[in-house]
Amino acid sequence: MTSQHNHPKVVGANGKSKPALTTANGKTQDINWAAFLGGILRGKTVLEYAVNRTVFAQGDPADSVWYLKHGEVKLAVTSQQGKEAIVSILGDNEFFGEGCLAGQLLRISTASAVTECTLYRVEKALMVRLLHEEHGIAELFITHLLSRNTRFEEDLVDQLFNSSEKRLARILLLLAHFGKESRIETVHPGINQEHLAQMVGTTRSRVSHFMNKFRTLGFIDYAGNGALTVNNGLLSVILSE
Amino acid sequence: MTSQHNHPKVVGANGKSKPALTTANGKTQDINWAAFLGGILRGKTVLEYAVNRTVFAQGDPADSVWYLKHGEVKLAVTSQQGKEAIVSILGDNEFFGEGCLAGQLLRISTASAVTECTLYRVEKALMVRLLHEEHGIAELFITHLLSRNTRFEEDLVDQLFNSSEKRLARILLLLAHFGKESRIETVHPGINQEHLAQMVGTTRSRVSHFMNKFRTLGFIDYAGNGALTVNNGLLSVILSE
DNA sequence: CGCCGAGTGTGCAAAATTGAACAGAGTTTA
DNA sequence: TAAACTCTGTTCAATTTTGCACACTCGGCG
Repeated sequence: MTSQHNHPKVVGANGKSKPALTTANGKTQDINWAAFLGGILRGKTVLEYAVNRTVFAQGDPADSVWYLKHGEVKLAVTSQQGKEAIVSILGDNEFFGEGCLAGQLLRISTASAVTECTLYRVEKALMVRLLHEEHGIAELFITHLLSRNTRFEEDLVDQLFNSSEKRLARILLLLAHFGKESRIETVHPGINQEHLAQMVGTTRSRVSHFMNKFRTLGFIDYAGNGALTVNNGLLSVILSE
Repeated sequence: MTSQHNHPKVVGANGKSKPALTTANGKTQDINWAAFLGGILRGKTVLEYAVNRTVFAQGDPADSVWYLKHGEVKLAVTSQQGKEAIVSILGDNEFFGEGCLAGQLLRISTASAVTECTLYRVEKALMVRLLHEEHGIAELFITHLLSRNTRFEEDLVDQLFNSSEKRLARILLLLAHFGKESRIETVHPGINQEHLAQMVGTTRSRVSHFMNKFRTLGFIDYAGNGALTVNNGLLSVILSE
């Protein structure tokens, strides 16, 4: 119908690009949120979580919003058939569990610490009040929701269009968030083929197969230990054809 | 790890359930937004779009947010290989094109009118100012983003877990948003098997095959014309096994 | 040392999905 | 009316994906 302009970014537009709502006068406000929230809470509900500990489980009552100050948290969903999917992996300064604000009564997913984590727990009622009363909080939360939104949309489009091989390539590239100039990055250890399969939406045997293919082609490198490096050239897998 | 509580709602939690942020005193605020926005704009950028007309196209510069006052709009993405996917279908009183607020410079998808539409076009700069200054606007926008978010998440989980047969059943049930008591609803006409395939993420031949199967089973009914009715019992397809 | 256990590399048959083709029904259009 | 067009039903071979199975490596650890 209309001419076909450029294509959806398969890899995902906003890795760590900290998109910020620019205010009317052009100033951005990414800095003070964590500090501000920390101030409000006066340390009362600041929590430390050890690796693998569950923050909340699928089906739990959803009565609070969480803020991940530092560390990594994964959100996983278990289907009726017992299959597991990893819906997202979160990093520093991200919210999660915000679904309760939209009326969700129970947790849709299970949140667990991938690394050691520092978390703030914010009661739903308090969060609602903050959003209502506190200057700037709502805007910063909107920024968060917008970037979460585009990420989900990109994930969905990826599922709709691409084969499991390309989806795996994309996930690997996303996990190895590249610095400005580097061509090779290391993926956080402690993530195995099973986890990759749960993110990509396929089986482990498929992941193993493609990982070997990628390694043979020189796009990634790994051995028995946790270390895994991803070469930027892996992009060619996604762009091929 | 943790016990397996209830399961993700395959069909999607929030059809037309208008989730609203409850304010501190428990009052909700869904009413005034459209009126308010209309007031601000003083009719200047209220636009009427005819069926099939394109609002914006994939690749266009993204410099405004749109508000769908009345009608239906679909968001579609075209892949490099020329495949098309329908990412979402929007109804009355929904925003779209809000990605530009998160720093997107170009449109990711093509938005086009499915029915006749009444639209507000809000310049990005104005939208940012509204969110910054106007009481209540930010909260209402947050409500919108939250429900959009959970819908995308549900779509993603659906893709990760379910076969194309179940995904089709889910889409049909979602399209036929059931009233409180009715067991049978009509899907908006003007949506063909090709469109369904683009929403489900499969091929038209597959859609045709399953549609016939569902019809034989008595879960849906349709003929050559546009009319299509969906029976609530179609849920059993999703829940089977 | 020898026995786990976790993670990986393969192989394979069954199942699901794709992609393309063609026929027919029902329409609009010239 | 005839041609053009849209949409659906239905093939079918090729490809992709699933679900298992089993062997192998590598670390701890009793």
